[in-house]
Amino acid sequence: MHGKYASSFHENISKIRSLIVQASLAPGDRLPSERELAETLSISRASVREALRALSFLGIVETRHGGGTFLCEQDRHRYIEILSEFIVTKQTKASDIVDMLRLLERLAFSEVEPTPERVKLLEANLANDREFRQQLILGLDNELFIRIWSEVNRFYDGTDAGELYTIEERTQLLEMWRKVRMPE
Amino acid sequence: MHGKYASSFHENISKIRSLIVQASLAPGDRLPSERELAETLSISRASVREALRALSFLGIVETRHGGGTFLCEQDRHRYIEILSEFIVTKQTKASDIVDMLRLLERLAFSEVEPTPERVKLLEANLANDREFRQQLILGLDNELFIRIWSEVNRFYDGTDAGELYTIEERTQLLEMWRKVRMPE
DNA sequence: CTGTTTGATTGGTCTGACCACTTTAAAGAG
DNA sequence: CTCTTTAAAGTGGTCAGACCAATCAAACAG
Repeated sequence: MHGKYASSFHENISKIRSLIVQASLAPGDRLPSERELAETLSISRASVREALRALSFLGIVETRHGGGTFLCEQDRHRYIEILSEFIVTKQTKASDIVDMLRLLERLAFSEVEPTPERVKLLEANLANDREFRQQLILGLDNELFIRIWSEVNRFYDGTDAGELYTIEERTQLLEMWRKVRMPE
Repeated sequence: MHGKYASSFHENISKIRSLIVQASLAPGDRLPSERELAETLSISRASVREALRALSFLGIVETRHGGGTFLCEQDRHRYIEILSEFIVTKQTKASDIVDMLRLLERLAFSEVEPTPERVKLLEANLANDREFRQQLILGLDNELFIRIWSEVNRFYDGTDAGELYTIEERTQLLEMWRKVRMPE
């Protein structure tokens, strides 16, 4: 009748969400460990991880290596509100979108550690404006941030605008990033 | 010097994106299989899957069980544009957000198959408006849709409005869903 | 040419192990 | 007793190999 594998991706997300509600977890609280969740919900740890990754992208939970998985603080949701309000109040002029993107990307430069691998990766994509910016953002360890950037950038792509930075600017940004964060 | 595990989540996403660009894949094209990607990029298949899941949530790729992983059609991006335009042109009146949510959720009812498990799950959450709607949406097999709903709903939550449906409406929706989709 | 069967391919899930990071508590120094 | 150091347990991250489930394509039968 039923197949061997009973669980499914979306069901697992529902299960975890139900568990969060039943346990009356508040923002900031820690969820049971992945191993506990797997046993409690009778699914494999790999499936638990896929579900948690999805909830992470939805801005519902946040994982810390070695620490645990936590319910997101409500504050993180304000990213979205700020973005929405921005779009509304500013009437979405193209120039504002550009400002927003530049702001987010400058922030990324200050947050992301310039490891040799990342620097090399950005150098390789120096000629492609869009790729360059995307690779930079993907270095961030904040999935909600990535998602918001993705939204704004998609909006930007829809305007058929040209490059956000000239290649000279990109080169300069990269150089500055390396020097300021690794001074020697 | 270096640890045993060389790969990291964000690097893997970058690797796959670079591969997409280098291979000059166009929207609709199929990516190499997960097993091929794992071997090519020298990372485990589990890590490939986590990266692909992320790209899926970003609306960049789309997976089909047994079929493969494909670059998203540009059309799917229009969801976001439609949403953005909606927010802008409609001045984000609370009533419009409500309409939008109701629209999305009616759509979900017509798309999601009413399996006994799902029906049972919704019945269990009949008393909680927010949970009820979230569980419904999570039954969808379209992560971009889920993401958009999530955005709008978060905006809705920010307005401190009450329940979107009364419990009578929820009961009625559930009953209708079961009957229309499983007529006997 | 059309429809069916069958084998290979591919994404989905499971298991169990080990690695890297955190947290905690025990052990030690003062 | 207090503070520091250190060891161990706990947790998320990665890996490997296996099998399940859905899809696809080639071979086959009509």
